[in-house]
Amino acid sequence: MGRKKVEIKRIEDKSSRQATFSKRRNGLMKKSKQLSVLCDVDVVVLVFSSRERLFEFSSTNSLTGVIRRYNNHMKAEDKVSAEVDDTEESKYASFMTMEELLQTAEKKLEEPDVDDLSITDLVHLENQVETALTQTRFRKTHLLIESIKNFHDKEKQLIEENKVLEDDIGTIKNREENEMAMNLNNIAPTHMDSGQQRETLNFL
Amino acid sequence: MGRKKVEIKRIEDKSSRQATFSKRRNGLMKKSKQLSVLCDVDVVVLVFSSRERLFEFSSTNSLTGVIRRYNNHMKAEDKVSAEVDDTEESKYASFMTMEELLQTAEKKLEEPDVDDLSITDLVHLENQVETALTQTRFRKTHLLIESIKNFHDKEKQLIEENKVLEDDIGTIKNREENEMAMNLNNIAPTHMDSGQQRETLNFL
DNA sequence: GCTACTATCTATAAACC
DNA sequence: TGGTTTATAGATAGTAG
Repeated sequence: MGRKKVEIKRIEDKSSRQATFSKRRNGLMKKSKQLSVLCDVDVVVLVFSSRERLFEFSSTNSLTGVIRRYNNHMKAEDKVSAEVDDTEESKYASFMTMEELLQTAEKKLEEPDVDDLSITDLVHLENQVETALTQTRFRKTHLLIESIKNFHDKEKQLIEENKVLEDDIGTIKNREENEMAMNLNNIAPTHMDSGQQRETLNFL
Repeated sequence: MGRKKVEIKRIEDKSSRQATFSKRRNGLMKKSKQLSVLCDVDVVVLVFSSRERLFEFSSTNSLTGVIRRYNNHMKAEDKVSAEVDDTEESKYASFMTMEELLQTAEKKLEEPDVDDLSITDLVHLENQVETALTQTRFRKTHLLIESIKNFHDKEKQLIEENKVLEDDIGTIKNREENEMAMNLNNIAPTHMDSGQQRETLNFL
């Protein structure tokens, strides 16, 4: 997508790798956001740069966004209406409502002397609960994602440790080799049992 | 990027939303992979579709690569490497009818004679949607937790590898010590340079 | 839900601040 | 490290099968 076609393999030049990282990372975040908005899905993107930094994108509330948009759509159907319509409207907007709440509303609606205010109160209460619930869900998802990040960090650390250990083994083996070579040079061949020598080399 | 510029807002038409979802999701995964390869960073992408599926990309194959290399190096446990092989890629969960249910609800509520629906009907509809939503949320949480489990498994594996590596180093050191002792016993002292010998022992 | 085909739009590589 | 700019590669909307 640039002046030149680029092979997809690690960019060895550090500065251009960094430049590309910055550009493509931004591009990825943008794309993620677009996908989540256009298609109404949840997207989580975590980018762990080699330098400990974490870049992330998360659209953790588009599920509730579905509901919100849907409710808005329903509300748009009829704005001006009598109290019954008004109540129905409330119902459209209350996917999260407990059944009992709506049943209460239904009973009230069947009465001639409907108390608007009480239903309004109920709706208000419901909305409050809904808001709290949404926040709780958001935090829950957030915490789960945090866990994933933590695990990733641990993983990184362990990989590093593995590398160090492997290097250690390599170093030890090299030194053993050197040592063996030294011994072979310094020691009269007749002093070495060749079978034993072979066995010793098998360690490597 | 197409025949026409599109606004970044929810695509209301279902089928084109689905089409776009498919295309852009693939594009996002591709971009993620490219970023991770080009810039040598770890990228995790989680996409939760409204239909209950999780599409996942994780560049943690670098991990897989490390493990595989190590396994080849140790070429001892076929079992472990077999387990490592299927670590990656997206998981598909079938079933679920959240989308269908929402469609149904949408149709019903979009009908001009929506007023004819009884409140009981609406309550029923709401309950259905609520149930589906709950299931969806449960599934989403489940998938996140699965990701965490995955990480946890990888972590355990790495810890195991660390142990093996440490044991190896221990073994190598012991053998070196034995060997040195052997050499000291078998070789005439006059053949050894004591300074060199001390230096050699410092490796251990 | 794909795959294929364009026409177009978008991202970005390179170069320069 | 982060903005420009520009030429070009790549992604994708619309469409058809």
